[in-house]
Amino acid sequence: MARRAGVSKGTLYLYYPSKEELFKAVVRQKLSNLIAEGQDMVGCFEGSSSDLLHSLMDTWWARFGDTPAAGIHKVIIAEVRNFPDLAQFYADEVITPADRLFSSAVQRGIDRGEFRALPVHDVAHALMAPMIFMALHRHSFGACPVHGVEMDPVALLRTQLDLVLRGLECTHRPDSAPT
Amino acid sequence: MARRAGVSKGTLYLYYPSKEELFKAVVRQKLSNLIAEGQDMVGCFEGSSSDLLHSLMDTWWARFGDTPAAGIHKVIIAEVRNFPDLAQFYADEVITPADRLFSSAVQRGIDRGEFRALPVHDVAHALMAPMIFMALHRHSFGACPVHGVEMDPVALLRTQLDLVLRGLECTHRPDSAPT
DNA sequence: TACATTACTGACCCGTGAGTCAGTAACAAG
DNA sequence: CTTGTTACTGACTCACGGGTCAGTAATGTA
Repeated sequence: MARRAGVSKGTLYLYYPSKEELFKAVVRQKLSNLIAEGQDMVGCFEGSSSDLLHSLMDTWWARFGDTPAAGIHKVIIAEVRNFPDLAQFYADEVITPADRLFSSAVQRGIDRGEFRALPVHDVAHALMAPMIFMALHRHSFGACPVHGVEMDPVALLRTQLDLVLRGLECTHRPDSAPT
Repeated sequence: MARRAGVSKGTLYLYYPSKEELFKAVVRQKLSNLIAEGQDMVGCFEGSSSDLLHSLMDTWWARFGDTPAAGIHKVIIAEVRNFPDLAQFYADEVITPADRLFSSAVQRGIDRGEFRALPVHDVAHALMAPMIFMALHRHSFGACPVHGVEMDPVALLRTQLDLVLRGLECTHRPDSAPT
């Protein structure tokens, strides 16, 4: 019970009818806002799409991945099969909007001729998956005194983004049909 | 209890002293062997390192990610904080060897002049994370009747690998078709 | 101080799932 | 058939965590 942080058990049920609703409240506060901000950023951004993706990733990691709230992912994965309506909520409130956010940033790059015309949703996934994976890692193995699984999230994300951005570049000149 | 598949509860405890030990047995049978095979593949492979990574990814997905055994990841992430020795076991038996496997394949590419000299462990992560993430997804949202989160794992992995391999290429110029 | 209204508490209830163990089924040998 | 040995079973116990609610504390009002 993360609730012991600050207040007793019963009190929570005065404010939220169930653990599920509490969860939804946390998700809305932490994630929905962050995604909306990101969407604004994509709309207003002036620089290159590479820089845009850098900004998105950095913001996401600093504001969510690197905070205790990232534990949400773990709970979602663990509980979703027992609470189907929570699954639908999370899909509508987080997964779909986040996908749209990153996809639109990638689409911007394609439209401006900076990126190759790859399937945007798949690219969006390639960008999000490692961050989510690292968040999960930090909230499982990262919390144990286990040797051999240490990670440097920032370095890892840097390499990851470097790889993907290079992979996206269309300045590869020669025809080279990728797929 | 996945145990109901074939045999009754009590019987299991004749063969395994606890659920934890059962888990370790499954992990050893499913994962350790697969990783060892992969390591052999890296040792013997004749073709280009791009093809090697393709083979590794395909094998891993077909033999583990796309099977029920991939649910192991979910359990590990959910339970690791309550069973620290299981965490160490998994780190020693799976995470470290898998990291070594993919890192060695990437290192091969660097040594042969096919890939840029990026930090191999980070690249290995970039390769493994999306697969693990998809395995997790299939065993959480994939099992619910939820709309808006469908994935095509094969297409996604193809795009992901295409991105990373391009990102790895050191010849940012002409063809240099790897052999 | 007396009373009312709101904010909070933690002992209790109940369902779930891990682990136990007395008992049953299956089979081989006399 | 009977006895011994092995393989298996599922009702039971127990711990844990979500959720309830009668009761206590805090605050306001006169």
